[in-house]
Amino acid sequence: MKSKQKQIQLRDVQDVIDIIGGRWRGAILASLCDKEKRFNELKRDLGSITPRTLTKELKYLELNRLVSREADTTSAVSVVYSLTKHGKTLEPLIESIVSWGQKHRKNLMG
Amino acid sequence: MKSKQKQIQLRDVQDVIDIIGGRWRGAILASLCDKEKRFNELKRDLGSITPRTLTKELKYLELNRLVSREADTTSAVSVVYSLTKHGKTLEPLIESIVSWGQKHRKNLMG
DNA sequence: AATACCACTATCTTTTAGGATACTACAGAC
DNA sequence: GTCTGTAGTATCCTAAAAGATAGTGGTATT
Repeated sequence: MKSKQKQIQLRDVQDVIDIIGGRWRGAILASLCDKEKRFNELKRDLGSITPRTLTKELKYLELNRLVSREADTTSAVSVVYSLTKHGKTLEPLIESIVSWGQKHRKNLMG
Repeated sequence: MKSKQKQIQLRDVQDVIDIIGGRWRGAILASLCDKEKRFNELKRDLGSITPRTLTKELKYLELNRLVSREADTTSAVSVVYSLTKHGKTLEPLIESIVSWGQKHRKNLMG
């Protein structure tokens, strides 16, 4: 039983890292924690991401119901990305990640 | 100022995901949260990892001072991997990840 | 002495992520 | 009616991650 529990947990860890992992997904989600954003706004936030990758990652996050895309029906020029309700449940996790990251950096230096 | 704050946070997120990201690192750390383990013990836990990858990831985690490797000086046959003190500070984060992962799975199904 | 387990290393190949670059279709401002 | 900005697509390419497979040198086991 004990080892079965463990297996399940390892799978959970891998699933979550799949979702927030990769070079950009975590940062995209973190950026959307701040507020909803437009495509190019995200692109500027993230600095060096290419539009190809940003599109791809946003679609992935949409599929996983973490991000929603809303286009003003009258014009395709105004598209807004935001966290879904479910996506917002990630906020505390992302905050923990940020704060551990800061501690870790200090630790590696000190 | 506000946007500078944001940049720093995005970098922190990316740093941490670099460390616990990838297919295996998170799972290795999670497995070591349980208790210290030997090489082949980890290998069995993780299921389908190859020894080449496990070696590589363990070395990476050692370099980042999250995992320590201790070989019985008298014999190379008994090697034990465990979380360092600093590595143990990851435990709460990993627990948060696991529990969010479980919620997420339910959410995608329900 | 033979077998089996431990902790790896070596080599080769495939897969995947993601960058570089260029382009499109539309809208609004001037 | 040109120019700028938005929200992407399309194509090609590279580097890195990781799988497959085999082998090594030691130890303990019987």
